Amino acid sequence: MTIRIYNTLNKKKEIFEPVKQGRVSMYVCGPTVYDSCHIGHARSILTFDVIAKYLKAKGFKVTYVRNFTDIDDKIINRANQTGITCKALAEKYINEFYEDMDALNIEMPTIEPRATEHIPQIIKLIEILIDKDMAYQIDGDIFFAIESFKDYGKLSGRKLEDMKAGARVTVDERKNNPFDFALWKSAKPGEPAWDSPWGKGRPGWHIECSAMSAEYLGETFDIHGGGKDLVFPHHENEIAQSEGAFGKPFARFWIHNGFVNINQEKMSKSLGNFLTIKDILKSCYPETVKLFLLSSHYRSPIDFTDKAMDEVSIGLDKIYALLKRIEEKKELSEINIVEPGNYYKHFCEAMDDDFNTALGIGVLFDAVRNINRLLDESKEGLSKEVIKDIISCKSDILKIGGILGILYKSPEVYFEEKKSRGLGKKSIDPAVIEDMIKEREKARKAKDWGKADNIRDQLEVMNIIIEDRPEGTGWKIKK
RNA sequence: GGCGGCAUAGCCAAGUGGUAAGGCAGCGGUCUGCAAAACCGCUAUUCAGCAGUUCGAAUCUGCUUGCCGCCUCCA
Repeated sequence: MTIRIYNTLNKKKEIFEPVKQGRVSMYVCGPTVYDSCHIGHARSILTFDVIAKYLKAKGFKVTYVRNFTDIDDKIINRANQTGITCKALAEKYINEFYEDMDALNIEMPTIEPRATEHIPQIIKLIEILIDKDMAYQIDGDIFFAIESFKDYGKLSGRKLEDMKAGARVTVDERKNNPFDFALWKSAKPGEPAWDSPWGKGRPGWHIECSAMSAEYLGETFDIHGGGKDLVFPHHENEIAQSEGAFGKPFARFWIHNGFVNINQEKMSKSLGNFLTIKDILKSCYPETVKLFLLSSHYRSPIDFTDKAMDEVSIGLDKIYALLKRIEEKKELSEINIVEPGNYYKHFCEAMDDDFNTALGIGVLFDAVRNINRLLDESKEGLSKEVIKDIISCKSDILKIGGILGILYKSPEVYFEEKKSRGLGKKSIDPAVIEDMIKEREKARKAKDWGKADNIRDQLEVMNIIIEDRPEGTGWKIKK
């Protein structure tokens, strides 16, 4: 099966073939650690987490590098404001980042390099560019000369002339071309600085990714990812630096994820509609967030709303309820099938076509419905064939969940956690609910339907839904 | 001004030449004391509009309208 990936570089889907057969090298731009991560970061990280998981599932040995930008203007500004060192600030937000990743159950990349730990590599790369006359020094600053790189603009589809026409940047008069960008910035008093052939200073933003990707993945590698907003100038500049320095193609496939909007508005600090991962996880269950983010194609914009989250949450409940239903049948719990079934194959077909998780989730729900139907149809007992079908189907569901990074909890834990979250929000004591249910059971045995229904109504007002099942009465939080 | 994207049912969302996946909501049915859950059936003769290419288009081309993003730090 071949994988097709939409390559931003050529603006079309292309058949994916790695440089080295059976291996995939992937670099993704990670966060600048000066603040908490928001839902947009979550989408990007999740997109590439799923891509890495899928490639592994297809049998590739994946080397996944995701950096931390731990030195930068924003970090310096924030550190000055809060009165702590840049290093301490970066450390704080890296730790917070890991907490978020943990909460979302996102796998660690193979390597997580930090800019500040790769200063020698960065300096070396800048020296190559200076030797090739692609960079020039003014005072203690080094700039990349974009006119020296003839392919400048090939990723973002910009021409130098067009860019000049629409220039909105404040021009540094010292630069040869207004779009020349800093590779090295001379140190201002009080800023963190490293020794270099050009005096004390620190790296510009773009150069770290060129240096670190070359360090860990080589001069040419397979996939480079990031958010759509990084296409220009960041990724364009990386290409100029790396291809300029090494004279070889840089990343072969460029993958860019779309934005997350909040109630149809672009998320921005000025609008005050910034939602951090931590904020969202206060009201939303982590897997719900993931299922939501994966329910649209990664390149499309997606609109984050409470309503959408509620709807997705109901869908997730449905899947876990099915898993619970299977666990309750002894004859289904003992056999395990490892061979992929048709649902998994269909899922892979969806994923092979530019990682179409939305279509893949459709397959997941098909599988869920199929098992529920088989169980409904065999109330008198399960035939051997049906058992085999169900187990194969369940195995597919879990395999799919494994790639999407969902369905990793036992159904009991899932429903317990959801209950306690829901009750916590409303400060309801579960014992009260249990008592009411017992009361209702008594009424039902006495066929006092009026009283029984009354209790059910009371619970519903409390956002509790009753389910009378053959083995007893259960309850759950609405939504 | 330059570059790019999007428009599919009440809502969300797949589908890039072969006759509209899936989720949520709704309606009818099975089940149930009644519900809930689950399942079955129904719910877009039609894919922003117009014109064109084609045996055939939501899918390709052109135009129109409307929304959005990037061009400044940004996932």
